This record gives sequence, structure tokens and C-alpha cells, in this order.
Amino acid sequence: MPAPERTLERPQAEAGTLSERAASLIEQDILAGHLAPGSRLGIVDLVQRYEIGATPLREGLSRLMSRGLIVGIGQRGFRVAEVSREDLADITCMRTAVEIEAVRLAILHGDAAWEAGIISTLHQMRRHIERTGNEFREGAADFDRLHKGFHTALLAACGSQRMLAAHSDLYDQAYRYRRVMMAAIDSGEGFIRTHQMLADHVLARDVAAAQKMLAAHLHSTIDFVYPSASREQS
Amino acid sequence: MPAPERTLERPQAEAGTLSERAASLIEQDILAGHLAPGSRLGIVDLVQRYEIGATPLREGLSRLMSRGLIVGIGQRGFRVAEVSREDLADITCMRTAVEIEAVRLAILHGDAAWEAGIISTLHQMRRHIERTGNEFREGAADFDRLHKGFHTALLAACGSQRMLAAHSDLYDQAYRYRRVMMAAIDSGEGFIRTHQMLADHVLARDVAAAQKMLAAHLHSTIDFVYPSASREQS
DNA sequence: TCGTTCTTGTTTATCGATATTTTATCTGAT
DNA sequence: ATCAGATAAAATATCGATAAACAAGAACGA
Repeated sequence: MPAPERTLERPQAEAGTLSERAASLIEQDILAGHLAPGSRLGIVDLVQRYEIGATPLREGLSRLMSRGLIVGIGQRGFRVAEVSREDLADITCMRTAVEIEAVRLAILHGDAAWEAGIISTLHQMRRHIERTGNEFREGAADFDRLHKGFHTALLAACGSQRMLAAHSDLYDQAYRYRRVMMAAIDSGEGFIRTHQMLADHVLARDVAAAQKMLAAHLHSTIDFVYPSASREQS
Repeated sequence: MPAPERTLERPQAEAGTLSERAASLIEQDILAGHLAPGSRLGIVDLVQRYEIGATPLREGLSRLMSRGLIVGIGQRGFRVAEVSREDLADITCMRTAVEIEAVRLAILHGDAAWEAGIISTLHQMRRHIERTGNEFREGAADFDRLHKGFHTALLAACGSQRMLAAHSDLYDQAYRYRRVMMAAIDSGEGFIRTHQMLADHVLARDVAAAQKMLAAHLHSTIDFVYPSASREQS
């Protein structure tokens, strides 16, 4: 049998079909900020950039469109989705709705493996901060993966594939805003403490406290990125 | 200038780009039951069926994939999504999460126009039942459009585009199951009364009552379609 | 009976052509 | 002289057909 060929280099960056690779590549470039919000995504440019044909590129673009990172207007091509306060508020709104219910269901149905997952991912996140010190600005992508892992672990036992998928999509959409916030974090102390408390509430099966803290945690991004008087109440 | 060419024949069935038309057509055929759950969606078959080229068809298929009506496996083509009790439970779970929060926000932010929309759509629905009698099985598609309009009107003031879009998608996904339920409804009396009460709770700005009734309403589909002992609690 | 290979049907990707949009320039009017 | 409008040209997206790659199934041989 052939060697497994490093397939775990980047998450599904080397996936089988070219359409998926195109979608993955473009998504990563948008999330990383290499493709600025509002940029025109000309087919020919992308063909040269990624060395992928026009058809699989269009297919990947179409797939990304439904994830909210791309907007495509009829016959006028694709653009990277704009960032705005309204959009972040919308994302947060939807995230709150999904996660409030998902964490409730997870607390109801969660078993020992679920609890272990929360503790494990929280530990990994703490270790990462300890290792890299307070300077996790550079390795933001790596750290964010752990952060996403923790929040996913919180909801993992909710029993709904759609909820987990929606959470994953919304988390990725919020990443572009979170990048701004990350640079403003001075110490990892408060960050870890916040998440520790969140985990404690969840593991104590305290639905109300967990929901309240989760909602506040989600809203904190808005206040950080757009520090105007927040008129959106929970 | 040229004549406007009947564009309102079916909602975006004659949309500009062929990809959208393909997506719309396939979606309608899946929802109407012409394409059975689990059916293979061979490209050549679809090309003959819709007289649309392979490329826009693939693009429409990709777009539908993210809406949950189509599943596509790597290099093994596309299939219509299966129906199952677990899938319906998943849809209901997600719908509950979204609508519970959306109706809360709508009640908070809703203005007079929002109230008027609820009353108007409820009235249309009642009139439709009165006109067609208790036999709204045949015109299920028309009636369902009014039903969707009412539920959309309930949430219209939630202020979140993503929530409204998610509601629309989930409503469509549930349509295949609701078809089964519609045939079991004997009289439109209870149906209208239920929705009248729901509207009353919402218009009275009673968040708790509206949420409770909405959740029960969503769960009623599960009990109708899969009348086994429901182990999923709200 | 099991493994290998060939064949067939399928999906997927590339290329070329058409129609649409967009931009820039030119003309006319204020 | 400047601005608005219209026309033309260039660029761009969409579409359809052809070719290659992949997976599954069947047949043959061990």
C-alpha cells in the first residue's frame, strides 16, 4: 500500500476534489485577511492565484456563498463579504440563539465523555497560553483552533448535527472580527479565567448561569470591536 | 423597451442565471416529492430533465447541498437527502433554537407594521381555508406558502437577517415531513385556532407563552409524522 | 473461493464561445 | 469650462461540449 502522504498538514487543505480544495483555500485566505473584505473575486485572478480551473473555482465559490463569507450577485461576480457593525451584531444574534439552546441540551444530555472533552480542551488552551506566554498574537490561527475546540466541546453533547454545523460556520464568520479583538487582549489571565468559569457553570449543570455567561461572552466581541454604546441588549 | 416577459410566474423559477434556476427547479421537485429521498441525482438525467447544461447544474447542486436538501459525497455524485426520524428531530431542534430566540427579539423590537403583518398573514391563511374548505390537500403548496408567510411574519421584526434566512431554510427542509402531516389534518378549525392563539400570545408581548407555544407547535410535526413515544423533551 | 484485472459508467475538470456588464471616452448642453 | 449622457470597447462571467480520472462491478484465472 502507498504511504499515507501527509494528509493532516492543514485541515482538508489537500482534500480530494479540486472544488473542495478551492473552497478551503479561499476560506483560509479570507479568514487570514489576505483577501480583504469587499474585494472583487475575479475568476481569472483566482485561477492564477491558486492554479485551479475556473469551473471548480466557481463551485467552491458557490459553496462558500452559503457560509456567509462570500456574496455573489447574479451575473456580476463574487466579492468577499463586507465587515460591519450590523453584520457582527447579526452573527452574534444568531450565535446566541444557537448556543443558548445547544448548551442547554448539552447540559441535559451530556455524559462523562462530554465532560472529559470540556476539561481536555480547556487544559489544552491553558497550556498553549502558558507555553507561548502572553504573546499569542502571532500564533493566532493555532490558538483560535483550540478556542474553537473548547467551545465546540461545550456544545458537543447537544445531539444536533445542524446546531454543531451552524456553530462552526458562525464561529468562522466571527473570526475576522475576533482578529481585531485578539490584538487588544493584553494578558491571557482573564481569558483563561473567563473560560474556566464558563466550564465550571456548564459542568455544574447550571443551565441558567451557563446561558447567561455564554451570551455575555459572545457579546463581548461586539463591545471590543465596535466600542460604541451598545444598543443591542441580550 | 421590451415587454417584462412574465417573470412572476413562479417565485424565482425564471431567475436570471441558469444556476439559480437549476437550484430552484431541483428544490421544488425535491420538496414536491417528484425526486424521492435517497434518489441518485445523475448529471445526465438532470440535464435531460431540465434542459440545462451540466456546469450550471453542478453549481446549483452545490448550492443546494449547503441547504441540507442534497448530500454530495466526494467523487460519487449527489443524492437527495434521506428522511428519517433523527433528521426531523434535528431540524426541529435547530428550528426551536432559532425561533425561540427570534420571536423573543421580535416581541422586543416589533412595531406597528410588524403587528399588521401578523394579522394580515393570519387573515390570509384563514381566508384560504374558508375558500377551499377543509380540502387543502390539493393546494398544499399554495397553502404552505401562506403558512410560511405567517410564521415569517411572527419573526420578521427580530432584526437578524441570518435568523430569518435560517428559518426559511429550515422551514423548507421540514416541508417534506409536513406533507405527511397535512394529509392527516381533518379540519382546518384546530389549525386556525392554534395559530390564532399563537398570534395572540405574540401580539400580547407575552414572551414566555409565545416561546412555549411555538416550541410545542414545532414539536407537533414530529409526533404526527413519527407517532412513537417521543423521547426528545423540550 | 478468493484475488486480480479489465471494462463500464460515472463524475469531474478544462477549453472555447457567447452574452452581459462595466468603464472610459466623446459629444453636447448649460 | 464643466458636467451629464450616450456610445463603444474591453473585460468578465456564464454556458455547453469534450476529454480525463476515478470508482464500482464483472469476469477470468489461480
